[in-house]
Amino acid sequence: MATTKEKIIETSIELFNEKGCLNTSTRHIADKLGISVGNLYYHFKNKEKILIDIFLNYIKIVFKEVNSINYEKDEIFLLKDFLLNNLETDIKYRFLHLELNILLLSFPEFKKIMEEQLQNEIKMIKKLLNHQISYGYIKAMSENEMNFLVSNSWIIATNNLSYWNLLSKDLIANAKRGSLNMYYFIKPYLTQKSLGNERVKDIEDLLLKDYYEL
Amino acid sequence: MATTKEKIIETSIELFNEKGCLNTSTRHIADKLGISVGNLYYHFKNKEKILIDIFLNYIKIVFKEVNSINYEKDEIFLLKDFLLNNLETDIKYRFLHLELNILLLSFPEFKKIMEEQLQNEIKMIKKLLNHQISYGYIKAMSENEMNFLVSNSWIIATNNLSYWNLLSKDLIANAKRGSLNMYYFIKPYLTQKSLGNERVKDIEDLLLKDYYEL
Amino acid sequence: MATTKEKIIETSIELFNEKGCLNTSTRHIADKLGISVGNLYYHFKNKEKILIDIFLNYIKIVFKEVNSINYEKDEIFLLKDFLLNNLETDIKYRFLHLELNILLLSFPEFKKIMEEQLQNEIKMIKKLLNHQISYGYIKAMSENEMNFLVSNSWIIATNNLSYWNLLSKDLIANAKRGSLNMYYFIKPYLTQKSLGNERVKDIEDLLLKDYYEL
Amino acid sequence: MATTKEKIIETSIELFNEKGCLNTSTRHIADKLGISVGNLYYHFKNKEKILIDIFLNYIKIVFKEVNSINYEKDEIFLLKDFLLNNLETDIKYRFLHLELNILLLSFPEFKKIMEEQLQNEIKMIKKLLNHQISYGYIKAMSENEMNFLVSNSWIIATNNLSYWNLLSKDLIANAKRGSLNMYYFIKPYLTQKSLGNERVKDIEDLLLKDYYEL
DNA sequence: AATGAATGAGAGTTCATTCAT
DNA sequence: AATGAATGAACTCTCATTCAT
Repeated sequence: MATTKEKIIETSIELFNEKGCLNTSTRHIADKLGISVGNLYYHFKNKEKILIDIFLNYIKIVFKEVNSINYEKDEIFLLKDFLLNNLETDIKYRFLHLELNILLLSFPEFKKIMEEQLQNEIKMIKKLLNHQISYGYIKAMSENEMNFLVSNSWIIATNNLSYWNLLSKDLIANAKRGSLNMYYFIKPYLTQKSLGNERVKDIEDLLLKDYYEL
Repeated sequence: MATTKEKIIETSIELFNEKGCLNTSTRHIADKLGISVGNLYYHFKNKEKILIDIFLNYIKIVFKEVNSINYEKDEIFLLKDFLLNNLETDIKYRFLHLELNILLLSFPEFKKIMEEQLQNEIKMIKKLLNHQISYGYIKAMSENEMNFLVSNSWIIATNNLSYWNLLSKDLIANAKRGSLNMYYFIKPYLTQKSLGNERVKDIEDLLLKDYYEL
Repeated sequence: MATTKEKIIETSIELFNEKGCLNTSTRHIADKLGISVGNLYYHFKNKEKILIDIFLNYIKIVFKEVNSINYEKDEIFLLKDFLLNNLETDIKYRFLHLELNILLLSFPEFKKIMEEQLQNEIKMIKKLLNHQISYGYIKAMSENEMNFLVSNSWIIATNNLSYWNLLSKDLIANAKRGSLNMYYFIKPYLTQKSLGNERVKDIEDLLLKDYYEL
Repeated sequence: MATTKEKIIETSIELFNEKGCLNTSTRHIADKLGISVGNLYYHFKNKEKILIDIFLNYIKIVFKEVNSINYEKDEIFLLKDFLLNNLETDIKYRFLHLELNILLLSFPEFKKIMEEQLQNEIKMIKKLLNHQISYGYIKAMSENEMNFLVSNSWIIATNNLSYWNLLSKDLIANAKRGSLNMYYFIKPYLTQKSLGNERVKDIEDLLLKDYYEL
């Protein structure tokens, strides 16, 4: 059974996704949950603290997945991790990316944490890429190329929903389209070893099914 | 000499970029311009109309550039158009992309126009790509690959600033970094003919200068 | 061809009836007429002056009808004047009665004129009643009875539309229902001479036709 | 001790009567009460809800009086109920009638309730009249006559203050004059049994006292 | 006569937040 | 833990009116 604090978080995430964080008042949240505003402020000092709590939850989930990676194994995991594993998480917390800029402008404390988090994510992605390169799944590349591979993959991963939501209302299908964005983006960097891997083909086929429905 | 209406637009753009559209009140705009709120509402029926006007201005500029392309000429223009030409425009109107999601959630009329505009942009990018393919600057590709090349280029073009602004405050440098995002994204699709072209190399060099400063 | 001033009056009357005088801005009027607000204020010092002008027009029409009465003739004219003649006028200027109270509260100069006008109307009605009594169309009565006959007839004449408009949207039918209100109100005071008059019966029949449609 | 909600209602009624509902801002109400506007909106979703609450209060009072009537008793109660009982209530809530039209034009939800309420009042008055007819206090009449007796009595009851307020500032005296309007209006329909009733004479005398002061 | 840009006050409403209970 | 009443600032928008041209 969820605590009130957890319920506030869950309700806030729903409303933030639905109407936008700035368009959601603390009263909205309290009303939807069926608690008083006073109680909400008992659990969270202010609105920004709710946002930060949500963000920390998001980070925890993402890190748990990344930390479960065994860097000793010779395995192509980029697809699993980048394309499928985070799908649910990214949908659930989508407002964090979709509204990123206005959140940064409106909540200074959140901004700080986000900036730190990005640094961590960059390191993570680089580590992942280097591992894949060392095992021959991804082509070797210059540092510049690596840097922009990292930035582009972050940009695509966090913003693809902006694009698809303008073209279709089907959130699940759009999320899968976003995975294809990642897949096709990474494809030119894959080695023959990767492209020959049958799991890779399976994933492309799986994802393409939904795309045809647009 | 700019009209009041034009001045409202310019001031709004500045403030929207600075504080976010939702954090900018009509009074802010009027105050910064030194006019009365009443006068602002004399020129614009409501805040959304200001936003739409800004967006239509943006579209006009983008289309002017695109329409000036001579599709008969055998020329590599992707770099010029995608990477450098729109640089200034994209910086000036950056809030349109950075805050896209909350704008869509808050302004229904704007949303409609944006949806139409995206369809047009997709067509434009496809036309451009096909032209470049036909002249041998870009490798031939399947329809699916094309679709995701288009979507990824849109996503990167419109969202790269989100990324760099988290890492640095230097807006001009960040914009050039964004151009490099586009350059490195497109690079795997370039043919030998493109890569041998000396203008292409020049541009990479030019852009990389600023990047080292991060 | 109507002057601009006359056109402002006519347009104002339409809008005041439609939305209420207080809900109609000077800009509404100017827009509907297709002139500028400045021009409207060139012709009328302020909104109250428009209202007063309308009221003076109304008075002029009402007085013209009353002054055309020949008090020497032995004739039953109450029905003509009270029930049918003013029908059009009262519909056209209906907001003056329907919104009377808020107009009095909002426009002090209008209030003065209205108060004077009521005194005149009271005199008129009394004169009319005395004439009808002297010719045997209406029963003789005490001064008190006369005073309340006068006040009630004014109240019913000016306010009957309030009632019918709550029950039906058919303005013309409602106006005729209002005439029946006047007819049935006055009926108990009619003498046998009146009730035997065939014009009286005709009018009752004529008006009742529409009433059945409610 | 009155709750804040009740105090808002009472203050609103005072101000609406004094200046008109449309001329009274929510800020006026809050200021006069000495509370913040935010608090006012905590208790009422919007201005229309205040108006509706007032109206429902009014209805409740009127119905309580009507429901206390014992329709089994052979009694002349029209005068008591129509002329004297509602006096205070009608004065307290006078703006509801005096400004009826502009309220209907400005507040759509209020309009609905008002339309329903009128239907109920018509039924009530008819029931009352039929009872009085069956006990021989009022003359029998045709259905048409009945319908217009009903409509006229409603019109006079709700609008008589419009008339007297134009002639005198004495609100209490005007309200009594309004009762005389009702009395003299109903008088022609009274039977000998009524007119012989000594309570009826008493009431006429009582009310006429104030009238002489005009 | 007529325009259209401009003003400043004020409208209704919402919001994040506080606090006594 | 929780309530609900309260605050005050800010929001978008409208209005009657003015005035230079």
